[in-house]
Amino acid sequence: MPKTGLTAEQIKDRAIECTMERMRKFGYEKVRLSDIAKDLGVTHAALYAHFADKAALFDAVSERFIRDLDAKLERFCQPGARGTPLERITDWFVTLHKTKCEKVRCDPELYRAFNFLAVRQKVFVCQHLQSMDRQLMMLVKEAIDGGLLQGDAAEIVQLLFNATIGFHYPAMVVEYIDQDREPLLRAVLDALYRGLRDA
Amino acid sequence: MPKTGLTAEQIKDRAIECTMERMRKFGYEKVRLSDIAKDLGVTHAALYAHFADKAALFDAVSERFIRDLDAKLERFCQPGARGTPLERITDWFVTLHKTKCEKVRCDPELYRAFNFLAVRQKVFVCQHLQSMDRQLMMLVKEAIDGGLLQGDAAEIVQLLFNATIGFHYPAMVVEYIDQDREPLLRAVLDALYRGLRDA
DNA sequence: TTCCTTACATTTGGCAAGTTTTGTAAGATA
DNA sequence: TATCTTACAAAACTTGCCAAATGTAAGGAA
Repeated sequence: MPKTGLTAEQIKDRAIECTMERMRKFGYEKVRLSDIAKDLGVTHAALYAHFADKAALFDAVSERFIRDLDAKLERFCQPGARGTPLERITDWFVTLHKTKCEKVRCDPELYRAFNFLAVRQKVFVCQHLQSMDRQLMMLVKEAIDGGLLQGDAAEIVQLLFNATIGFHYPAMVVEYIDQDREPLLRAVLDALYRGLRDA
Repeated sequence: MPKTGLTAEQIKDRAIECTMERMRKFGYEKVRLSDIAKDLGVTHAALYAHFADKAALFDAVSERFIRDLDAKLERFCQPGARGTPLERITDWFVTLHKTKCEKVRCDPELYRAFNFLAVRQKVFVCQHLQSMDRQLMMLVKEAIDGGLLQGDAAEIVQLLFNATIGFHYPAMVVEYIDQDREPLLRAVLDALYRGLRDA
């Protein structure tokens, strides 16, 4: 029934892709709905059938990045994941850190948008935080069961997350993008593991 | 010789105080040199005998806060300071954290200015970073000498500072101002001490 | 029914004017 | 000599207007 010959999902996807492309090229301030619509071969009003408003379109771009990141991190929590629980926690944090660094370097405009657009307290961001919490909780519980860490799982998750926040907090990732902080991140985690082993 | 009857230092001090007062009342965007000058009973051009430019006046405000903070932290490094080296490191970090929280709550406009005005990489900020590094280094060395920590002092300082950066990084202090994170900060430090005791 | 268009209301952004504020130079006063 | 004033140049900040972009409603095509 759609006049464009594409399903609603396909149109949405293409709209998001066009938006990303224009954000990359011109910065998010200069992205116009009419341009996106033109790329898709529809009028700008048609976009409102798929997105509540312009902000929702931008959010969809951020959401895609966050979902990809979540999926990437999820792999370290799968039953088949290799390595000891502690190694997997380290891999999890290092991946979180490096993925954000990579995004800053390869997609600076997208990262800037993601950073700027009062993205905090949006639904998908809260979900991301919950998702990360759940993932870390799984890994930490495994470590506790294996006798590698001691204490309350939720508290340990809080502690690990906050002690490494400088390595994944958006503004700080940007600020220290020129430095290779991975070794420091690993050192922080190693010290914490030792300290939490016989708490 | 001055026509105002005040020494250069006094004029400077009063200028800084007036600036702070107006920043608090109206926000730093609305501070005008001509208003400051009027408060002091001189023309705006006279201010240029004391400050290189408007930014230098604003910097002086931030500098004052930072110097006070440095002095406060310095106390934990004095020979007469009470407590074990590790307790003093904890006090040092907790003071750093709480002082910034207090500033955010009591002087939000000043903190915002301090945060906004590309304050990074200014001379007095670098000095502050160096000063903190030196202070922490002293405390860590004492802890190492006392057998409470093991490893390279400079590396340990780096590690402690970065693992607690979420508790003193300006933007994050503001973001989490509603939460009492002091217990979490202490927990992070305790875990690190244990992990760095038998590195 | 879903997705789209046309037509229109509302909001935002950009530009040119005038005004204020910032910064500088030359000279006056203690 | 150090500090200040006057006078002026340069930069940044309003204001008002118009064009462009966003958002909405009513109705048309698959």
